[in-house]
Amino acid sequence: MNLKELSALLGISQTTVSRALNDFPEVNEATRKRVKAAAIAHNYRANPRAKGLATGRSMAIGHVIPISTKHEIVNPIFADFIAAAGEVYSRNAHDMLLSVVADVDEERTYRDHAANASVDGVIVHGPKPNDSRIKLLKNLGLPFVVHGRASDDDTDYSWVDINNRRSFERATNFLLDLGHQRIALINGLEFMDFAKRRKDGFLDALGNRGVSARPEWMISNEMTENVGYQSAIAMLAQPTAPTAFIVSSMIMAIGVRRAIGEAGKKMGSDISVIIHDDALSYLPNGAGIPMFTATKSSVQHAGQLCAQMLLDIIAANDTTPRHILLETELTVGESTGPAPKC
Amino acid sequence: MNLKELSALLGISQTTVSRALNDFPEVNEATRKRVKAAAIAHNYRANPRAKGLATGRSMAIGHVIPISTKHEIVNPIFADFIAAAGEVYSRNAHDMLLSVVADVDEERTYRDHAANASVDGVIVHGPKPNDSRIKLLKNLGLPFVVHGRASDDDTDYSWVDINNRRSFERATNFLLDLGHQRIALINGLEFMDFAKRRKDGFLDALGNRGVSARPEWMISNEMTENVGYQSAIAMLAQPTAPTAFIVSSMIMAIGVRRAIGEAGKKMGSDISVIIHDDALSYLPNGAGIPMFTATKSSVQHAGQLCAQMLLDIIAANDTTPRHILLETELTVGESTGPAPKC
DNA sequence: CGCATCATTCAAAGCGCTTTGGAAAATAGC
DNA sequence: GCTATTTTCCAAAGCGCTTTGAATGATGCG
Repeated sequence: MNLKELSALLGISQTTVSRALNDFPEVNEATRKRVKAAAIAHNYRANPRAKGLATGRSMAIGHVIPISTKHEIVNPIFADFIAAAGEVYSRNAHDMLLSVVADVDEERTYRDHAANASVDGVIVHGPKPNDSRIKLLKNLGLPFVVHGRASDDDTDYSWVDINNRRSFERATNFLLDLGHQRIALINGLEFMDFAKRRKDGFLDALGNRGVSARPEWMISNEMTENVGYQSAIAMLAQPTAPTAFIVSSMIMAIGVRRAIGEAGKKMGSDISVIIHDDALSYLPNGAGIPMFTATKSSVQHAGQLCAQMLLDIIAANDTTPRHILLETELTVGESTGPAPKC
Repeated sequence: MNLKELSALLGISQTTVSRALNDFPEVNEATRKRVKAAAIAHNYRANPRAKGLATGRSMAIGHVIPISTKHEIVNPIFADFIAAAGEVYSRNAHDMLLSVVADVDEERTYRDHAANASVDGVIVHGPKPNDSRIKLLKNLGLPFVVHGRASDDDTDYSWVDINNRRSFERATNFLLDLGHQRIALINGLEFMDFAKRRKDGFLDALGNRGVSARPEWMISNEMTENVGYQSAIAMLAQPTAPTAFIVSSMIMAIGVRRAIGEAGKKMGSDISVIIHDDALSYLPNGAGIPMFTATKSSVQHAGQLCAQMLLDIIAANDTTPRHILLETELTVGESTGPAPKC
């Protein structure tokens, strides 16, 4: 069932049917009703491709996922983020176009999207300091929202981010307040912007209290369980070991917990652990009292906000940069306690 | 730069340019070269929307992710699966259209896809026994591949699945061979086909050895860390507790491990654990010797196979059902050992 | 009543591509 | 040398929609 058939069936011109369905004012209310009823009755649905061709808009949002040749970890927060964003798109009659491309082809993908308007906008994932994609998208004039921020990029653009710096500063202070002096940081790869900011927050907090950071207690690596485990095992084996860990993700922290157990220590009393919790749906931080003390911020929420912001930008046809900076909640769980007396 | 401009620029008709670019035989080899060179030089890329309108094909594959109103867990294997499938699409010049819709709207989404040919085929995720989507897609004539299978559906269709039954039968036998008699199963929700098959395999193995299954040792629930933890805690507190656990996912098993630790037991010697390992990129099963003994099968591999199978079906224009049944690897790790003498 | 105004409707062009049905040029066959 | 093919190219129609510009009928008002 297409427009032509529907209009023939109604004995009305395509123009009028189209306008009736798209809520144009210049159509009689009675005919509009009739048209809409017929559309539903005959299960008519406008072909988005034809619509896109005619309007130049695609009613689709692009997500470009670069596959790195180097480190092949698929980001575990991806599923929750996409699900949340996708739901917003669906509610707003937009499609989600996912492109999984080799990182070297990422730029070309954006250019293609812009050239033939396959999408009305894109979400940029995993920004790196001074990220080249931002300049590119600005040049292309393709609306975009960055999930996170790119430091060193002094130009303005739209983003949704959590206050990573402040978050880790607070976490560090929390541990310092508990008397911990030997605090380790197990972080993500530092070419990721969030990891860099978290480290800054950590260092600032230590510096402000006159505690010097030890390089051997600051790990930056892939965010896997195993990395958490290996890092913690290594640090706990040192003659003077940390009494507390700040860990950038739940998954890494699970490895840290394993290491603590194997070292014969008890998490919470012997060794404190504080994590950043993305509130992944399949990794709830315990039921009732959280398993881990955490700086918490739902990545699903971020996904919704990103999606909505982008849709707003597109709808308003106004790319003036918008920002949302989310503060994390510092929620106390069972993994932290006062520093043990040496 | 569009076809018209390009052809004007070359002084050749649109027809010929189009045919040259699409490798039709009836075009002079010299002009074809010239056209292709010009296309590259001017960075011409055919508008997929216009192409789709003209051909009726979309060069896109749909993935419909139903958001349940009841249990809001986003499947953690999703990210790896999608990344792997998406990469195959990209290599084959296809797009991936993701629709995240309320489960009640899922059917409508398929109908829409079919009605206006927004996609050339779809992947069906998380089949349930006797899944209605399969009938629907057959009726719609939309090519599809199911990741998994729908038991009780005696009609034939294309799928890629792992041998869940056999896998869990082997795992159970492995534990029985080690002398375990009190074996618990911590499984996913049983309306998911894979969970049902795993349970069958488990029960078969026990039955064949004359060991009777205890209902209170068979859990079926969301596959989260916390569920694994709570389930194991509860079972370990019983007067006669299981000496071994078979766990349907790594994430649940992490919770089980936590429970074992808190119960003052040691995994591997006191309590054995064997898991199914989807080989998620962010959850490697230890480095070197696996942390968990596991039936292993890479979900990324499954994603590639599904994607490729669907593309093959579409390219061959032949929907004769195809099947791939993957056997899992039983890899021995540190989480299993002989049953303790009672 | 006659003309301007407004509310509705429509025919047709256009979005960027493919494809049909010829036509022109080149080659072959005798 | 002339017709029959084959090769190579093209104009135009069509995919399903929106949108422009114009037409129609109804209404208002002096």
